[in-house]
Amino acid sequence: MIIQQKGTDVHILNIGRFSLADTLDCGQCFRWDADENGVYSGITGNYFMRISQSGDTLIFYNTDTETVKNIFVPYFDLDRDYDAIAEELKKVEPKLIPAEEFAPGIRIMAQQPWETLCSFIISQNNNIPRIKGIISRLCENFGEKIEGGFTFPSADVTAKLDVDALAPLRCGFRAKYIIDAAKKVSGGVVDLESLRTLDIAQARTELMKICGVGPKVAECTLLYGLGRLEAFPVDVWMKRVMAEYFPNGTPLLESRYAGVAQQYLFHRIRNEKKSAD
DNA sequence: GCCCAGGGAATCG
DNA sequence: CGATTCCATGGG
Repeated sequence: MIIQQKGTDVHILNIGRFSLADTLDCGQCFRWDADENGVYSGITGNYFMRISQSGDTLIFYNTDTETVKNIFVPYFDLDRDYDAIAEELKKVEPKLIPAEEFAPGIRIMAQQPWETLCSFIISQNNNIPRIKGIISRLCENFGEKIEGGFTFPSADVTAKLDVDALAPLRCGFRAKYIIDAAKKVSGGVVDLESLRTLDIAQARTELMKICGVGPKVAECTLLYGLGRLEAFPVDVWMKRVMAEYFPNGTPLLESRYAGVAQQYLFHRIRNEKKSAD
């Protein structure tokens, strides 16, 4: 993997096993959108970025190599060997192969913990287009204006709000959950950073102290926001996967990379009808 | 109008 | 305990 400046852009050459589109469109993040040319725009932290992929080259527009190396390589988990992970998973469970071959370029993004927690609280009993809309309104109303859009409001900022203040989001019954989560994170009742290394069962219990956080939201927060690749979120789609492909269970659940397998399976079951096979 | 959505809390038996 | 019901909203 080679990172180099090209005028005002930064190119990553020989990107290898990575698909920008599949990674950003597999239901793990909600703040990236493609334009008609396939250029994705989004925000993480205070960084607005436009990104596109052409074969083995990833292009970051109007930025510098330090930002790409320090922010976006970790964000897309580009330093990890997913070939080795996929081999290990397929050895554990050969039935994973069709899903892994369907979108091998998916990676588990390392998103910010509070943003991940809040986003997946919003996701409950909801569909992805509307989740994106609610999160967009949350950022526009309470985030900081930066070039290209708005930041995700911190837990500290959100903790100062109340349910009525969240009315513009039109997020329904989830408003009270967002406020409770913000208060517990901001107040230190739940220390998100400590969950990166805490025993996984204890980490789940910690997250579920928050009203509105059950097993599914806790699992998503651990996987997409806290680097816990052994987490395995099961939603209505994954229940279909388990029933159709693994009626007798699967050893994938015990894998240290269970979350990667989950993402292959989730993406496949949601998109297989759109494809030709 | 009806069903469903990357669920979880409250309630019931 | 497990099973059921309710929750707000809007896309298809």
